[in-house]
Amino acid sequence: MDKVNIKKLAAELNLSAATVSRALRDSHEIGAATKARVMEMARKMNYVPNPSASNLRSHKSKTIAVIVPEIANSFFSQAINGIEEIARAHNYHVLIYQTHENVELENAFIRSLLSGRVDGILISIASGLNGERNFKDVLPVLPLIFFDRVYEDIEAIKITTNDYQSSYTATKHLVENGCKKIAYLKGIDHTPAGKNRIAGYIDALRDSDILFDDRLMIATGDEQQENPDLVKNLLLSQKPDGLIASIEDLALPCYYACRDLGLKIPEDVKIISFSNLKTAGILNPSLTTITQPAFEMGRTAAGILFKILNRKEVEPNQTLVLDSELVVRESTGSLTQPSPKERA
Amino acid sequence: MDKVNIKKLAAELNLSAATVSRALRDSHEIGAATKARVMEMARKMNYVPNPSASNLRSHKSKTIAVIVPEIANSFFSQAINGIEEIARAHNYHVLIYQTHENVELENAFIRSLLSGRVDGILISIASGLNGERNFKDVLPVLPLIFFDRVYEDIEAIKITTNDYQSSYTATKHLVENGCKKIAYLKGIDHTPAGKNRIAGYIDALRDSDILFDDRLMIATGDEQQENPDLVKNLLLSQKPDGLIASIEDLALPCYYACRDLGLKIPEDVKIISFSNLKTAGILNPSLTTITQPAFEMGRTAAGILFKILNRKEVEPNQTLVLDSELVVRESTGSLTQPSPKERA
DNA sequence: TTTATTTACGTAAACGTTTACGTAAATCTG
DNA sequence: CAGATTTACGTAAACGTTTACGTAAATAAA
Repeated sequence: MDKVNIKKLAAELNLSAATVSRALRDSHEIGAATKARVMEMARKMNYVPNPSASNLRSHKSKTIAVIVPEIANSFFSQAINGIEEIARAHNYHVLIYQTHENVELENAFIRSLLSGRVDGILISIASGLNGERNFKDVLPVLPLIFFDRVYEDIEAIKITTNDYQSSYTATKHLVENGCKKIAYLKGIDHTPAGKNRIAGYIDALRDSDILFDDRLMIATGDEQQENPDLVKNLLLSQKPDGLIASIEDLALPCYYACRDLGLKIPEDVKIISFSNLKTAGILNPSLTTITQPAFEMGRTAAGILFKILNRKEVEPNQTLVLDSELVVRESTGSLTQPSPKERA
Repeated sequence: MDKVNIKKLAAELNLSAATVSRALRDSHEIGAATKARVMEMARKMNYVPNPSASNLRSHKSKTIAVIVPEIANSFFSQAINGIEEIARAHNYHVLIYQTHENVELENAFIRSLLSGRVDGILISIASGLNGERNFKDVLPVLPLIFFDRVYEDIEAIKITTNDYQSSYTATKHLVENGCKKIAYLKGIDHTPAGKNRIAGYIDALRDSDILFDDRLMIATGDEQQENPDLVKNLLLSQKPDGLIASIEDLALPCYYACRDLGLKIPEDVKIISFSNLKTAGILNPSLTTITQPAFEMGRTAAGILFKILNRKEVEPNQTLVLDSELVVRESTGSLTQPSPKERA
């Protein structure tokens, strides 16, 4: 069984390749009877158009790229889920790239996408300072949409969450529950999201008449192994009574650090984390979270991209802000058992 | 700035396109000096080869496809992570498809991949009975490797875990910790993995002189929402003292059901789950798991695929079995606090 | 030195589509 | 019913590479 291409299909039908091609794409130039014959034979011969040939000629790849720091992460995997769903609805294919926070790698990925491999890019950028970003070179060539981890120094379409407000709310929540010394564990602090979260924290402290103490704001490591120790050091040296984990990966280190030091959550230390963990509700104790609408962000970003690809009207450099949700659970001292509602 | 292609590059260098093409691929037919000139100019002009044209001519797409039931799942996202890592090392691109356990969709994906879009496929199959599978049509055309959720009725390369043994061990573990009535929550029970897990459970009961009672083995729903109720019904009607969650998604429903019914874990009910949840160690109580080497499975499957693509020697229809790990924690009645070792 | 071989490149075809252009027949227009 | 228009298709070029084949110059073999 040789590969069946459009020519063999045409030969079998006593038609020209052009006619077959048009029939398959349901062109108005082709008679209904002929279309039916072509479809029938295509099915019978198991014809699948060669995408390379098609892309080459039509300059459409029917493929989009998603670039994220990590795949094995609740937020990003949920976002990719949303993206894939929309892509599926448009019969598009999805390429995945993970940068592991490496800017060089990110640039290399983008570069490799600039010659027709994809029709558009959705990206959540790597949190690294070093290395030039080449987004300016991309935008004239390819639609590119930022989600969650957006790039500041460029006008583009960006999908974010209300990080400042969420962080402000989180901090206030700790204050309201009695915290006086609230530590902040930094992550992705070179991205706008990271900066906004820090700002929200600082402003909430100020509005609560708590003096900002920079010894309570620590940087965390890229290597996950070291983070429990970093948190332990913080707990021992500064004795905070509240912890804000600015990214999900820092929640577990907090729990481990408290466990190892014999500190009770929430009695000794209250913890709140930015997190999309599905298990937040059944942690020990259950974890109060700021939860981002990951799936929806993916859907939204992809939706806008496809509007662009389908030449629909799209507001040029919009920044769309979706709201994160504060889900109060036991780790911040909520006394009641979480209701089923709060499980999600 | 028009798109720069190989012809413009060649014109700029006073060379033929053929020479430029060969120089870029480091052919031995090209002189060192010329190669250097070409490379230099390519960099300067920001030349990126058009993949469609290249694929069309060379019949190599430098792309592989990964088909999984869900992306937003610890096991699969970790496996994809491993796959992506290996693909990266080989300068390959990765297409992602999720089937949501829909066999029709899975078939459609595979069909769409048969005309040169990818050089190979890694798949963890959908757990559905209905619908014919067309894997036989794929194998002569494209290398395809099954991982975790493998297809029984075909000779192919398969990467699995020791599901029978793991399930046997899990069941024995519950017995040893005092369980007499062990319920089994089925999932993916149409795949070999699912069947093996059931077999391991039944055999372990038999070897423990416990009568198998099919009322204790319940099917779970595709809709996650209904599962807590299914588990509640089971707990109320059968009063089991042990629960085996055969897939990760069933662990949370068990916790919620116990919480809602006021049953203490592990005092009233002991729970063990197949799971790759990173948070297993800090659940309330911490969850004893059978943990699959997800990342390694991804790496292994991808590694073999690239051996095939690089025409290395590969044992034709091998089934490679990686070992899952029993991680004992509090939910099965371990009295001691888990050590840092057991956190992973 | 003559012939054979190697080196370094050019020419042109091919990969499988899509589409601009052309055209005969069918249909419409007045 | 003559001319204009529409319908339904065919011809051939084009998309941007890779590669089989050819060849002149350089080198090696004799």
